[in-house]
Amino acid sequence: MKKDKKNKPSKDLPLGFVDRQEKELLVRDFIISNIKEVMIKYGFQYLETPSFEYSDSIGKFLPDKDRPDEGVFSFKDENKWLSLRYDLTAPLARYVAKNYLEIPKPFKRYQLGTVWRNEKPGPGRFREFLQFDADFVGTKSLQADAELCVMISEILEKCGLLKSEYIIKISSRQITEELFKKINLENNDQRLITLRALDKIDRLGWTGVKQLLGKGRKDQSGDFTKGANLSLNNIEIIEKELNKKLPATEDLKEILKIFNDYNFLNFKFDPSIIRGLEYYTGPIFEVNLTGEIKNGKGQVIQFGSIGGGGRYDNLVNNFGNYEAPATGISIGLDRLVYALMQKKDFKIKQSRPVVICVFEKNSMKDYIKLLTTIRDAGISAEIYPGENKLKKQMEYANKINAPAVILYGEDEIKSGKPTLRDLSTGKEKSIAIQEIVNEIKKII
RNA sequence: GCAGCAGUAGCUCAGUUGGUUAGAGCACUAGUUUGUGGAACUAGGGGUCGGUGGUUCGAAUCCACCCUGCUGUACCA
Repeated sequence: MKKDKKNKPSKDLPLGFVDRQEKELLVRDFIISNIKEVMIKYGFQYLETPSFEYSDSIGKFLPDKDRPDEGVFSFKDENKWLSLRYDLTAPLARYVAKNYLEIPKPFKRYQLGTVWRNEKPGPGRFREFLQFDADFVGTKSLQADAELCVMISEILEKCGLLKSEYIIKISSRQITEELFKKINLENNDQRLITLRALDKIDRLGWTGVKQLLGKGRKDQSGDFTKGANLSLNNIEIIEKELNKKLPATEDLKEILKIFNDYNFLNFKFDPSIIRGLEYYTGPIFEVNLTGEIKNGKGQVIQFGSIGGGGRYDNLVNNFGNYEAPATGISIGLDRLVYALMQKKDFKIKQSRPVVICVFEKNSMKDYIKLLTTIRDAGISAEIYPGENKLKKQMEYANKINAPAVILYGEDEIKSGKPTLRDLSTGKEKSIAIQEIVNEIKKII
């Protein structure tokens, strides 16, 4: 036995992959059903694309020059490279380019799907996770961008979040573009470092960000991050510009007006939102939870946003000659699940079966008859799946959190009166079969 | 990727300046109770002390490297 141990397959999971148990899955299902409801209400259509795409389709055509073909899981199939998708937006762009002539313009679709990222996992971040995306393709109207925010907030509230527990931050790429012009920043490396630094205001504050805009910053662990090397003067201009409370760009002014028409208030203008590097072209938004998120040990962790999105007017065009300005939003379901499960008042119902204990194997017919009666009433029930002493059967029922057990032995079968035991109180009652469904309903 | 911390039973951890056969609680198994779970008591199973190599008469303990995890940081389409 022990000798074999070395050759046994590993029970460990690959880095960043996790098993998910019922409790979590039920919360996820609950969120998904809310999403679907809202999506239908807002007039989006459902789409599914495959997990794999040609690597070209999801990598090469992205206008993000800073990113080489890394971070994806790939393999070579018949001389062509395939990759697991890393988001749902690139496949959407590919889908639209492929079906452009048939689809309605604009095209509104939503999609739920697993995506994979070959990178270091963090708290609440895995290498395989479920994403939800909703996009408008083929419209420049900012009505679309605004409606995405309204819609996402409806979903969150349907899931049980209060207005005070989340906020949608909005900004626009135009702001940083104008800022760069103002300080005459043309060097692409410096621009990238600046954008990344600005993205961290909420975490590091202006003190940290200013270090990153200048020479660099040392973090808690002593690790050093190189800065953008901007002049003090320019850093001050940036701080001043970005501290303006009101959005100055045309696109944001219009979105604010639309928000107002919708009577949508739960947003905040935040010019520090960057989201990705060269992907977005206009308004951008981010969905943030306002409360503290704790890990298993009770430590508060940096959770980041649970999703976001924005306008990407050039993505579809990369696949061909179709002009398809687009805007979309995506939510990481796992993070939302994680956050919801931490809410004290959030409970999801796990329905457990009533367990019928078996005494007389020869009377299986009677057991099944009783079982069927209960199940036909829409109540979850099972005959104890095994052959064990009553004690074992009770322990099993207790372990699975069954609401009740039914004891149905020789005498009970004869008299037609099973014994019903409420497992939370321990009280037992002898009940006629015709009455058993009603009695169970009182317990569950 | 970089940095800090950690890795002892299924889980949470103890293990003194290196020293016989590595411990506890919870969980598990069996019994006290042959038709009764959640409590108690009794007994039991379970560990190449993350891995490899080194120092030593002797390593869970010291050293090196690797792996894994946590936290921060970087990247994040």
